[in-house]
Amino acid sequence: MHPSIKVAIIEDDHDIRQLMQLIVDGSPGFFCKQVYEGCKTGVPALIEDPVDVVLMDIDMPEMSGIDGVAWLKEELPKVNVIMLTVHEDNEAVFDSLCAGAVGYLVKGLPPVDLLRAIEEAHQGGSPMSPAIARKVVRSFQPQVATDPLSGRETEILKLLCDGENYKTIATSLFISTNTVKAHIKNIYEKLQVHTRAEAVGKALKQRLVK
Amino acid sequence: MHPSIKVAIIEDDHDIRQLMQLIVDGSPGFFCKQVYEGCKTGVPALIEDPVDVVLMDIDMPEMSGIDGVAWLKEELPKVNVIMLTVHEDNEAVFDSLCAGAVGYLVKGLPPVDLLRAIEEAHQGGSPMSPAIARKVVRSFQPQVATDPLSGRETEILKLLCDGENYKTIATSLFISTNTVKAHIKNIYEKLQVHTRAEAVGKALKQRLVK
DNA sequence: CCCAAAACCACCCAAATGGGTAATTGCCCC
DNA sequence: GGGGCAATTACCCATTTGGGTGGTTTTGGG
Repeated sequence: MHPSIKVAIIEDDHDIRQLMQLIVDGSPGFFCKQVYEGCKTGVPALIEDPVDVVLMDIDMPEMSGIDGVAWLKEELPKVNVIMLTVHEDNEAVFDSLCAGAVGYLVKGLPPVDLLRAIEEAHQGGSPMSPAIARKVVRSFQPQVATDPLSGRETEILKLLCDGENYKTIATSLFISTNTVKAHIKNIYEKLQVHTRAEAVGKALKQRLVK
Repeated sequence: MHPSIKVAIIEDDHDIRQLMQLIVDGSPGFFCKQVYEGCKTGVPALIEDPVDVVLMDIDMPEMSGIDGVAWLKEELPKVNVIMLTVHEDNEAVFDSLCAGAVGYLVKGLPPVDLLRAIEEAHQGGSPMSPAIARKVVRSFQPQVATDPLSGRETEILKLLCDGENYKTIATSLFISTNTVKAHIKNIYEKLQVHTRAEAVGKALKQRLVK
C-alpha cells in the first residue's frame, strides 16, 4: 500500500482546526503532520518541512490564504494546496487558482468527502465543490457581445490578438489593407474601444476569441 | 423525491452506447430518454425534445462531439452536456468547454461514478475526471516567462491590457511618458514582441497578468 | 562598498494607427 | 423590388507608436 498522505492545515479558527485535524488523523492513510493558525508561521514552517497536501483557509487575519498560497508555491511549486472557504466568492476562486491552488472546497464538507478531496489532490486531481467547478468551467465559455461581431470581424479580431498588423492581415486574408482597416473600425465600434490593445484585451478577457 | 433525470446519449459505438443506456436506465432516478449514434440526427432531435443531461462522445465520424455541443448549446443554452472521451487530449478539453460542455469524463468510468457525474451536472456542478480538472485549473496559473518581468513592467503591462496609452499610463503612475516608453520597450524585449497588441495577446494568453 | 538591476528621463524620426468620409457589390428577408 | 447588412475598396490627415541612442538616480545584495 502507499504510505500515508502527509497533510498540513492552516486555519485560524481553533475549533475548525481541531476538527479537521481529528478527521485527518483519525483516518487510515492520512497523517496530519502540521497545524498552524496563520500563514505567517505556517508557510515558513512548511517550506522547511514539506507535506503532500495543504488545507488552507481563505479568510484569515494577518495574511489571506490567497497570499499564503502564492508565497508557499513560490518556494514549493509541487505542493498541492486546497483552499477552504465558507462563501463561494467569485473573485477569491479565480485569485486562488491563479495563485497556485489545485482545489477549492466549501467548508462543512462531510469528513468522507474531505478525505476523498485530499486524496484526489494528492493523486494529481483538482477537487472542487460542484458550484465552484461550474464557475471555473463557465469561465471558458465566450460572453455574448451585446453587438455581435460578423464572421469576418471575428476572424480579423483573432489575428489582431496574434499581434498582426494591417499588411499581414490583408495578405493572409487576400484582401486590401483598406478593407482590413474598415473591418477593424467596425470592430472598435462594436466593442466600444479605440485601440488595438484595448480590443485585444477585451476580446481575450471576454473570450470572444480563443 | 425529485423526478428522474432525463438523459440522452450520443455515441457512435454500438456496444458502448448500449452499455451506457443499460447503466442509466437500470438506475432509479435516471431515465435514458433518447439515444443517437451521431450529432446529425441527435442534435435536431434533442432540440425538438430536450433532456436534462446529454452524454456526448467526442470522437465521432461526420460531426465531432465538440461541434455537436456548440450546435446544441446554440439552441438550448441550458442543457448540460458531459463530454466522454478515451484519450484526455489537451486541445479537445478546452475546445469542449469553450463550446459549452459542463463536464468532461474519460470513458470506462465505473457505473456509480458515471451516475454521480450525471447527477452532479444536473445539479449545477461540473464533473471532470481528476486529470482533466487539474489541466483546467492549471490553465489559470501564470506561465513563468523565460525572462521574467520586473514589478514595474508587470504593472505597466496590465495597463496596456486595459488599452491605456503612453499618456494615461504616465499620469496614472506619476512618471513621464518617456519612462513609460522605456519600460514598454523592455517589456517587448522580454516578451519577444514588437507591438502593443502582440504584447497584450501574449500577456493574457500566457496569463502573465490577470 | 561597489555592482547590477530596476526605475527614471530625454530627443529624433520613420512607420503604423485611428478617425472621417464615401462608394460598390452581393445577399437575404420582407 | 427595395431596404438592410456584410464585405469590399479608396483617400486624407492628425496622432500614436516603435526603434534607436543616450543618460541619471535609486536600490538591493554580495
